[in-house]
Amino acid sequence: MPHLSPINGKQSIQETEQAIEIESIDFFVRMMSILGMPRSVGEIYGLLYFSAVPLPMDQIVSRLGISIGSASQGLKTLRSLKAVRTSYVAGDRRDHYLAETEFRRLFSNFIKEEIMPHMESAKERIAKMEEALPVQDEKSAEFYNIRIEKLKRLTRAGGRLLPALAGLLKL
Amino acid sequence: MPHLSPINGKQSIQETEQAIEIESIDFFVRMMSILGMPRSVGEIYGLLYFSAVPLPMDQIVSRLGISIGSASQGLKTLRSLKAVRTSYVAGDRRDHYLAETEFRRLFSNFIKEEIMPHMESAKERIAKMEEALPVQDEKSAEFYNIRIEKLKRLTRAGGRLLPALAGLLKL
DNA sequence: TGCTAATTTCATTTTTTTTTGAAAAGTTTG
DNA sequence: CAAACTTTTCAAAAAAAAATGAAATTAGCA
Repeated sequence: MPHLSPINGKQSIQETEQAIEIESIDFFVRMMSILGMPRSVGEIYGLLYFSAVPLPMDQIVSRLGISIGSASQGLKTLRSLKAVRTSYVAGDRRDHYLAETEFRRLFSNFIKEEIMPHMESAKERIAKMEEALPVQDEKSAEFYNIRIEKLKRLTRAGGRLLPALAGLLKL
Repeated sequence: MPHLSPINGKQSIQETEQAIEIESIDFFVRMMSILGMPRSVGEIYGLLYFSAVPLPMDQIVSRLGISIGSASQGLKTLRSLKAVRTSYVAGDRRDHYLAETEFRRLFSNFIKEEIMPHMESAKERIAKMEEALPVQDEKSAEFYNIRIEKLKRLTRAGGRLLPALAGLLKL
């Protein structure tokens, strides 16, 4: 449970902003965890998603009550997924972070960066399986071939389908 | 790394069977781990996938070198995903397990059981966010509304797309 | 160039998840 | 129905993943 501390002293509107931030953080923590991302990554994205202004890392750290190290790692992950980007703020040497909110792009990136490499190595591993196929009587060979064939079809279908998926996502 | 012990004393063909089993186990351990499933679940499915005959739990336990408890839990998980089913073997009171190899069905089940519930609760949480929306000046309200709207579209698209996905999977 | 703020890295600690193992519960059969 | 076998459950242990915090590095500025 993230405990947010107000940016400044103002009240009432501040409070409702806090309320929606808490909801947002909660929401994205869960979403990200479905995708196998650590809590901190969800927290950071959730905070940035409803932030009207880009936030520097130390703001993220103090608002979420997480460590500098976590924030740095989390932002690195989010950057690599292109889920956040930095924006320049005049007269401030800190990086300011902004959430990328086009989910279609995010999704497409996630598939390309996180899923497709696994598909590729899966194909290689299936090839190795084929080499290791036991050579024996007709019936057994048939059984193994069917199983291998199913795996091949799975990776082929995955390889085609997954990248196309983002296109279907008419948001 | 699972160390398999031979079912019986025969050799050579046995060895190649072992080789493909090791590959299969390795393959499915990774696959399952992408889906957030524990190692043992992948091991069990990997073993069953290339098994020509249904295996009872104690065979699974001894072949994989995992504990009875793990095997029981893993099989429970796999049963709930309909990734394995039991088959009767005459004159044996143990349950014998068989891998479900139609990936389309497996995939569809996974989405229905593991993903869709999250989508549903996500919708509820977005509704709660809307209630918590800060009421303030036009411009801010606009900002928040856009963000909320994007989330709604995301869950709507997900709710439609994910269940339809299995259908696209022409294996 | 040297000083300082900002960020990254990484060994250690904490937290979470998974596995184990043994006891409890459930089943089959003589 | 009781003895033997099979399976489940669950507290405790082990393993894996994530967060911390401090040192190291990098980058901006005077």
